[in-house]
Amino acid sequence: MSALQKNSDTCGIEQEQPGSQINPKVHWVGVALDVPLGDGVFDYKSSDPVELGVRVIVTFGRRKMIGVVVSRQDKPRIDPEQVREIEEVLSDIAPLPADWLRMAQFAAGYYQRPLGEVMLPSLPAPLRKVSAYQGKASRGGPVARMRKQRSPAPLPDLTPDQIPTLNTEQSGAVDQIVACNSHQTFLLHGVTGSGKTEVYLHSALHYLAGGKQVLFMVPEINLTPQFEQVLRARLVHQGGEDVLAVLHSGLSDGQRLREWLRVSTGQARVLLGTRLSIFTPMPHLGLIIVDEEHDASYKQQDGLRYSARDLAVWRGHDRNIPVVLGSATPSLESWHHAQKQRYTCLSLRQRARDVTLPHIRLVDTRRLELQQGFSPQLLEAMGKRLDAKEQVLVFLNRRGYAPVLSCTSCGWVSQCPRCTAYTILHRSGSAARHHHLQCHHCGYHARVPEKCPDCGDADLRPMGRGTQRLEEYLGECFPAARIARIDADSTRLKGSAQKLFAKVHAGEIDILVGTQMVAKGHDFARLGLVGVLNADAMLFAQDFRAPERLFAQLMQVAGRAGRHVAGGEVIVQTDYPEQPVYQALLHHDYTGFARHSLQERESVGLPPFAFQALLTAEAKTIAKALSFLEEAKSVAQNQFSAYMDMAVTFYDPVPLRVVRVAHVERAQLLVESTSRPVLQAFLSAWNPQLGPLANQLRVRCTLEVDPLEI
DNA sequence: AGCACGCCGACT
DNA sequence: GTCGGCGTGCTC
Repeated sequence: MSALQKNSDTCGIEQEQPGSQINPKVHWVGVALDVPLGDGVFDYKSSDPVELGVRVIVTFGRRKMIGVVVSRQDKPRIDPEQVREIEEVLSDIAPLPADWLRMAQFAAGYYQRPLGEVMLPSLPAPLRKVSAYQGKASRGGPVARMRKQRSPAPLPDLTPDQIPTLNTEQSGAVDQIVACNSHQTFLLHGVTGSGKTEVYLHSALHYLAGGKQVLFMVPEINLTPQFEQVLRARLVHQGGEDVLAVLHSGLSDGQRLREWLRVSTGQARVLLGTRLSIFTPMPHLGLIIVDEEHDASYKQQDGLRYSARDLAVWRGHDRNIPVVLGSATPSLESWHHAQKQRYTCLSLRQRARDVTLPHIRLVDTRRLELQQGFSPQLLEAMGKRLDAKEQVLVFLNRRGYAPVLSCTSCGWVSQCPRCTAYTILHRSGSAARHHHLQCHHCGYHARVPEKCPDCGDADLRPMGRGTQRLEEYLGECFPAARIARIDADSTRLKGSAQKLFAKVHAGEIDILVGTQMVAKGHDFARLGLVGVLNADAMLFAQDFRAPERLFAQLMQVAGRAGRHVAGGEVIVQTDYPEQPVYQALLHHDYTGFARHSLQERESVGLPPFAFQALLTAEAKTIAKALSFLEEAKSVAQNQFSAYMDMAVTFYDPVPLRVVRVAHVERAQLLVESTSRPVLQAFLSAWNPQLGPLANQLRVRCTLEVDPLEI
């Protein structure tokens, strides 16, 4: 270092001497920038050495950007004349740590995205915006400004909850998790009420006591306040007010930065967050917990399409620490790993608290006359529960008033002008006539026509039912009952979901109508009955994972019943009671369902017995989208035939089920292999060709690795 | 992705 | 005469 210093101190003088060969030492570095080009790393130079993981301000094209230094090299990869100087080295935070860089590199490679597109969006916005550092409002930069801010008012003292004693299964699970001083992935399998949370807490406390940090992931923002209460009450005594940090997409930029800094400096010991929290640097990370690991929310559906659960396992392996995946209905991927002994299965078979499993009843609706979708059995059961002052939950995975408006005389149906989809009838005001049509794909809104646009007939009728219509009908059936609806519409405003749930908890609601939003996490004390309508629609969705998703959802919604009320009941209306998914549900038999499903998947070579990637194309016409995919396929088959011999297989390009959304037509091509490394190697070779080809053919394309929905 | 340059339609 | 439409080309 001192020799280097001396060199650069004197070279200026020496250069002026004629014939001198000594030049100032130039440091060439690779900087990751959030630009969807090539590998996302661009060469820059600096007269001073720059550490890896440091953020820098550079000029790229005509604009200034913040990037992360990811490599140091002897010479640039392009003509040195083209390489520009780093403008400013930011030192307001410590360099991003090596393990963070490794995970970003892995994610970029695995998900086939440029490195900068992985790294920069995962940082809090103020740390990646040039305007936070340069210009009028930048005084001192965002980190300095944050330090000047008054710290938030101390939280009220929480008395710790009664700490429940663990049963033998729970303490056995905790023992295994805390005895593990290297990497191991645990699959904690236990039905609702079996006390997974206590296992998480006891394990977390053990690692905290050892000076470690714990990353605790939950699927959705909705679930963070609940867990936050529990964690705070139980952990504050371990490490003071500062122990807990919370991270999710609902925070403001400033709050997000504050929490990120508290965790990455090691000040906060527990990070509770949604999928994005997997990208937070944690210097003392000792344990990762992924609750409801099967939940699709762990998969990001745009930009970098990563699975936070899979990255959690990778990160745990990389840091050589344990990872706990918990679920009552594990994903078949995780279950399969456990069967193959790659994960350690920890089963909680007893219900920890004084609760019984709800009784499941399948109502065969084939021969029944339904009233607004309700069977007589369900209505009768609801009446009884309401008389007994118990709460009832009606579950229907379809929001709005009716899924389509139709003309009784000519057969016209309400369709979206921008999409190949029906517009959904919604009720916007309390008055029955205040309806409008809405497209759930593009957000298109329209007034309800007074008469049929095709034939002029005035008799337009709503066909089918959504949650709004159920709510209306139940109001007529049970006029004395207090009814609430929880779906994306009724919870659109910030905080309204919390308010609605609070009313249910306070016992101010008798009947709750809801979509899948009500299935997750919430524990309703007086809930005695759950009615499930139109589950068959979920079963016959196009996707091969539909039964798995349906089973998880039904188990979860069933878990809402009878957590506290003895003799809780679930009524599922179906035309196909003999389907394995319903039969397994009847017996609360996850294991049997998983065995059956895995056999089926194996026999037809679907995940987890195969690995998939999905290439989606968007264009003005479906023909263009399809021909791009055909072209991409033949590029693969001609140039990379070696991979075809190594069990990479192609399906045919097909239009998406909803072909057109917002005037854009979409098609997809599925690629599959029985070997993950082979698929990875193939994708790495194929992917660089796709961008230019798409450009040339006027098509937008995205490549998704491990797609959840196909 | 941005951000420019560039070449054709209706407006003070 | 110019303001502005978005086609296409480049960015270490």
